[in-house]
Amino acid sequence: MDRSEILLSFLKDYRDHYLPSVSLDLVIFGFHEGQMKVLLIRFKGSQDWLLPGGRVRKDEDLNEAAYRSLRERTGLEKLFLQQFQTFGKVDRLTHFSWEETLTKMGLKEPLESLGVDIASFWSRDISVGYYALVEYTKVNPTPDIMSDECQWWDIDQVPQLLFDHNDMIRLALKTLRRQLSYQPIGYNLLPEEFTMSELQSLYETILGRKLDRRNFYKQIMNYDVLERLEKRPTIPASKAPYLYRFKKERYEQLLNEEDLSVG
Amino acid sequence: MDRSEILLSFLKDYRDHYLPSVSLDLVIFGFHEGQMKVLLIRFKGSQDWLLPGGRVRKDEDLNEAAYRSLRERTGLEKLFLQQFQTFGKVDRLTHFSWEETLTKMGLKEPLESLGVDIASFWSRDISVGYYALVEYTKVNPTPDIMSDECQWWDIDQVPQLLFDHNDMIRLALKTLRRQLSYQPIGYNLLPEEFTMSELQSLYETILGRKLDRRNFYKQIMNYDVLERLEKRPTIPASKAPYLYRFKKERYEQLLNEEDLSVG
DNA sequence: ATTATGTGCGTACATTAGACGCACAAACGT
DNA sequence: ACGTTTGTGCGTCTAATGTACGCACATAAT
Repeated sequence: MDRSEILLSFLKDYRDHYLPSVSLDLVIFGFHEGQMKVLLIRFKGSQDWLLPGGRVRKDEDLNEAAYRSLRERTGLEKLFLQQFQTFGKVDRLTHFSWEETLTKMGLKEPLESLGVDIASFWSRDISVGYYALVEYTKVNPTPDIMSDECQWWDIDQVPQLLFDHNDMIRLALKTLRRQLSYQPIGYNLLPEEFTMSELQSLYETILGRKLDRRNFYKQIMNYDVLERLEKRPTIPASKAPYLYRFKKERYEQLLNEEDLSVG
Repeated sequence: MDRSEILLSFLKDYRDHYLPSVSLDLVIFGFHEGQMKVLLIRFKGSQDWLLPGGRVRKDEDLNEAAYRSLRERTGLEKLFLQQFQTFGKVDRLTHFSWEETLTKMGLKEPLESLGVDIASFWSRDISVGYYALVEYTKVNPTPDIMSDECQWWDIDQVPQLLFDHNDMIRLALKTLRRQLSYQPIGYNLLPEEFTMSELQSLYETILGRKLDRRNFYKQIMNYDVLERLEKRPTIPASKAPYLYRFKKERYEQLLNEEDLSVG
C-alpha cells in the first residue's frame, strides 16, 4: 500500500467507527529539573506545531477516549487526566484547510483518484480539552499518523500553535493552578517515596513561583495526606532527609470530594 | 401536514444543518421567594422529565448555540450562562430508546411509510452542560418540539430525570456555588435597583444556608461592585432601606478576570 | 410614651497565609 | 580537629480574612 492508500483506509476507519464532529485535545504537562514542559506534535509535512488530540470511538466513553489518546502519545496509562473546557467556536480552525494540507502533502489527487470525496471526510469539530500530568522521564513520545514529530517543549517557549491551541494551554494551566489550591497533586508524578523538597519543587514548577520551605511543610502536613517514613541515618536527625509517601486512601478521598465528574 | 410529516421535516432539518453527535443540556436556575428553581421539560407522550437542551448549527459557535437554546426555552437573552462540564458516557441514554419512543408516540410507522430510516437519525451524543441564572418572573417557559410541557421545579423536589440529568444538576449547582466565592452574581437576576436584603436573599438561596446580615454587607461592599443610591425618606435614616445598583464596569471586570473562556 | 422591628456600622475572636528566626546534624575545606 | 556551609525540622510573629455578635437609630405599631 502506498501512503494515500494507508491514509484512505485510516480515514474510512474514522468515518465508520468514530463519532463525527467531536474531537479532543490533550495538554500534557511534564516536569523535568524544575522546568514545566508540554508535549506537542508537528503536523505532517509542515513546520506547524499543535497539541496532540484524538477522537471518540462510537462505543467508547469520552473519558476513556481521552485516556486512550494519552496512552497512544505517551505509552503511559492510569494518569492524572482532567477535562477543563470544551471549545466550539466556528472559526477554531482558521488558517487551516484540510484540502490545502492534503495538496501540500501530495495526497489530494491520489485520494481523489481513489474516488474519495475529501470534503465529506472532514467537518468542523467541537473539541473537548483535557489536561494531564505525567512523569517526564517515563514518557515515550510517539507521533500519530498525522504528525511527523512528537516532543517536549518548555512551557514558556511554546511557539505559535495551530488553531486555538495556545489558548487551550493557557486555560489548562490556569485551571491546574486553581485546582492545586484544593486538591493534592503528585501521585503519578513522583516516585513512590520522595523527599519534601521534591514535592515542593513540583508545586513551585506548577505555580511558577517560589514557596517558603517552612510554610509549605506546614500546609502539606496539615492536609494529612503524607506519611513520613523512617530513614537510614542512626540518629533521627537531618542532612539525609526523611522520605514521605502519599496516604493512598486520604489522597483519593480528597480527589473525589472535590470532583464528582460523571464523564 | 400531519404530525409525522412535521417531525420528519424537523428531523431532516437537524440532519442537514446541525452537527451530529453533539448536543447541549441546560440547567436553568431561577429564584422565587427564597426558593431555587430549575426549569424542566416533560418528554412528549411520556411522564418523564428532563433538562431542556439543544443542538449546534453547523455554522454556529458552541456558546452561541447555548444562548439560542436558552432563548428558545425562556424568551430571554443576554443572560448569565456558563459551561461547566461535557458528558460523554456511552450509556448516558440508558433506558431510552428513540425507536421505542416513536412507537409510543404512534409515529414510527407513519415515519417509516415516508421512507425514513429511523436509526440513521439518531446516534449517541456527547453533551455539553451549561448552567444559566435567570429572573424567574420574566421567563416564559416554552416547550420544544419534543416536549409537552416546560415548567419550573423546586430544586429540592426534582424527580428522577431521564439520562444523567440529575447528575448534571448536582454538578451545575456545585460549580455555581464555588463560582459564587470569587465572582459577583445577580446582574440579571435582580431588578436594576435593589435592596441589600434582596441581594443577600439571593445569595442565601443559591448557597442553601443563612448568612449573617452584617458580614454579608461588609463583604459585598468590599468587592466594590455596588453603588448606593439616595432614597425617598427625608432623613438619611432607616426603615426604608437604601437601594443599590451594580457598577457595570467593575462587575464585568470581575467576571472577565476570572474567566478566559474562549468558547 | 413604649415596644418591636429593620437597618447601618462597629468590635472581638478564630483561622489562615505568609515572612522569618533558630537549632541541629551532616558534609566540606583547611 | 575544627570552624563553616548547607540542608532540614520546627516554632513564632503578623496581616488578612471569615465569622459571631453588640449597639445606635429611626420608623411603625400598640
